[in-house]
Amino acid sequence: MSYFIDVILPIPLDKEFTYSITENEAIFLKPGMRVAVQFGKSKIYAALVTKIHRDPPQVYEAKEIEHILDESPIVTKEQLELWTWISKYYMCTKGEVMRAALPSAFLLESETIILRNDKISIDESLLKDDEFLIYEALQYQSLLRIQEVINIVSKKNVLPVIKRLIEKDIITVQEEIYEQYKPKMVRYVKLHPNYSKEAALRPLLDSMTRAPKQREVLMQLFTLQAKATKPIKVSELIKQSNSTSAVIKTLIDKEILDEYHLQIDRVQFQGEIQDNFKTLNEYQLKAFDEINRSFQQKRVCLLHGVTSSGKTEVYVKLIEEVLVTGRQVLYLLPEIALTTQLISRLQEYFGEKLTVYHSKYSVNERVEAWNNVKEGKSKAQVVIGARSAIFLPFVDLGLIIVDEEHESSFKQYDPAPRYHARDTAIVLAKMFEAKIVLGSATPAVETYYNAKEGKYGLVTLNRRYGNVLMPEINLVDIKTKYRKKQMTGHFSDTLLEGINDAIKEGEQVILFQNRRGYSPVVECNTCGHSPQCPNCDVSLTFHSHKNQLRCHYCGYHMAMLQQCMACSSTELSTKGFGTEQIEKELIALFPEYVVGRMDQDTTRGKYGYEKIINRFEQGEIDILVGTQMLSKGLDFRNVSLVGVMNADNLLNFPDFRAHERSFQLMQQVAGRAGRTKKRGRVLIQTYNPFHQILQQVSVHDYTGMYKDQIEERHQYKYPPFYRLIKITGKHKDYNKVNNAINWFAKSLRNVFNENVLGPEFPPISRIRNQYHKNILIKIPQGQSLAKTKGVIKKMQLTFSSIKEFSGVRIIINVDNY
DNA sequence: AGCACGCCGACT
DNA sequence: GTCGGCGTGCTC
Repeated sequence: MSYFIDVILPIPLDKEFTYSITENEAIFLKPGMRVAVQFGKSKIYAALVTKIHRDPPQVYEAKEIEHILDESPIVTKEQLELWTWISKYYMCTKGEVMRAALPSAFLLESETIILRNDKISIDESLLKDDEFLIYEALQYQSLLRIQEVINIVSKKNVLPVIKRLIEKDIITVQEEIYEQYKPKMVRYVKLHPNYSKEAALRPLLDSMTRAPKQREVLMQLFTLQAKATKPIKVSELIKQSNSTSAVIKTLIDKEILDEYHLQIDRVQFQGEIQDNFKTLNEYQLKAFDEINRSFQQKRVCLLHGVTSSGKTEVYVKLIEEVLVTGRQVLYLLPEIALTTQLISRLQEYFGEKLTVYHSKYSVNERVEAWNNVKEGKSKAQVVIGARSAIFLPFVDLGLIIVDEEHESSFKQYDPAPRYHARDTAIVLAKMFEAKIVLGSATPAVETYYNAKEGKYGLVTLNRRYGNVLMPEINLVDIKTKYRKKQMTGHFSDTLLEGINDAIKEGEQVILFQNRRGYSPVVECNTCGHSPQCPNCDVSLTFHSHKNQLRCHYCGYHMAMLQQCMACSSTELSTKGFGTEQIEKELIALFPEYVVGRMDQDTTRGKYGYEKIINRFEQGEIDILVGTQMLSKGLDFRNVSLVGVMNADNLLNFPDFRAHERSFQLMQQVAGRAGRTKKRGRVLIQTYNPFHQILQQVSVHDYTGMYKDQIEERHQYKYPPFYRLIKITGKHKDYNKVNNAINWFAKSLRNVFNENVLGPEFPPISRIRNQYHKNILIKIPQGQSLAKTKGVIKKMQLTFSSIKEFSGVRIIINVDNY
């Protein structure tokens, strides 16, 4: 009798695959367990079982599985259900979801290793040069990896050589798979059972007079044992007795000590739980009650609370409520807000019940978090994490909090699945009958619309904690300032005075310069030429600290030019300005102040970010210059002035959300000012002070902004009234993408008529030597999403069967905003 | 996605 | 004449 399983493979194929298993395996296996399977000629993958059945495939012979990888399912039924939803809604494969969802340690992939065949003797003179090189290498090493072979023969296609050697029986190959996760084991020692009796102990100690080192270790062991009954770590014993591991080893070899290992968790809470809970003020309390009331009717509730209104405390209170019921809580945050600041604050509240799930944690730490959540351990009852935390194997989720709900980083852009964590979280909440709070000072227009329409509950918190006033926001017209010659570099006199005043008062300043992308471009003063990236359609930007020109899209870099590539003129100047230049200007203007810079360049490395923030918190830095990352979740007590260097490049972004985004960003940045008693001040430099959005920012008019935006969205058919799907074609041949995407757009237009926009080349049409061209599909409210996606899928199928377009990669991005 | 198979240009 | 380029098609 034959048994079969259907599995998901972590590859972008829109199919499940069937493998054959034995009866015993069929009894043991359950959906959600992993099996190692061979796929294609040589690859071995970890595949996830979805179904165990007895229907043999009709048109092919199912392969057997290699072996079973898990004792029990690592993925729950609910997760599989969520994966299916994501793959359908975001039009990607389950394999792609699997890739994103599982910690990489669960995704083993095989690696080919090359072994020498000892059984035959070889006439070396019959070997070709490259064959000999490999043969020779194998005389010294028992095994080689593909990468090593590539280095040895110094060419990249080594498969033919390997094949020839296999044919000559000189080598054999094997697929090596490895589990990446290793539980952390700690070595402990205890006295060997031989000496457990007093009587045996005495002669031992006497016999050790000639080994003082060993004796000392033993004495120390007794001291430690006396102090507490807990196991004694080898490392601690070495430290306490001032000994070495060699001494310990001798003792173990002599069977005086006995070693043993215990598995421990890598991430352990250290520190103390403080239960000096801030009590909620009356407004927070009211918000808390209102949220609970809203939960009786609706699953989703939007908490619209101005910056610094104490939303976190409200969340904490809501979480506490769920914790006593024993259910789990997920707290989602945008990646960049996951700073130690907020984590340590929450740790003070929840102590060892809090687990952090974060890309900066190692694969092993992630596996541990995963297991703890799956087993419903109390130490993982509250999980805080960035978007990928929605993939954890919750067993009984009671509440989800999506903080900074408007943040665009909740949407994954590059590799599929291109999911939005906020929207996916809502689906997840529904599966568990859980409640969900979306919190923001500046909610996304769609979210606010849903709340206004009654789909979500809406709770407002418009008082800052401690009744601190909202910062005063002033717009500085730099057009006039330039005309009147009141600018020094990129600084208006108003901003300079503000900086001076603040620091004289012993306060700190944050200066905000929008994104790195606007860094300086090198331009030739003679011919106007500026160096371009060879792989992308962009100008290279200048980074002075390394004296390099860099491309932000592909990472291409070269040394700064001494002369123009076009006309050889040596007169090169840098145009545009980024954080680096602002920093330089500041140092020149205020040599006595300490200036810090925070952007992707200065925050590399695991703790680069924390380092700068700490220095700023400690007051070591007077002025901090930075990009968007400054706007998120940071809480600096002593900042009284925030300056926005140039608001215009935000506003002029060619996107239907540019205005909304600008408002959100400026509002968030402004929120960094004056979080204590003193009223903070914000200066926004702009060429266009009468811009509607800037006016609304200056008076904190979210509702006004919302009304204008929703009006515009309605008029121009954008979300939330219309759904969007973006289709991108990619290929290295310009004409090929052009023709292919034009065909695609034409076919789509046959069905959806005027709701197909484009096709259009994006402003940067070539990235990493690939040309891009986009189509945008708008889906009106009455039109079925599922059917629309079905049409697109079918069309994609037809598309891929057209020879002329082969090789053009199609990327579908649902809700691409 | 990988990987093998198969057909055409630049080198020994 | 081979080596190695990448277009094409398949994977249970």
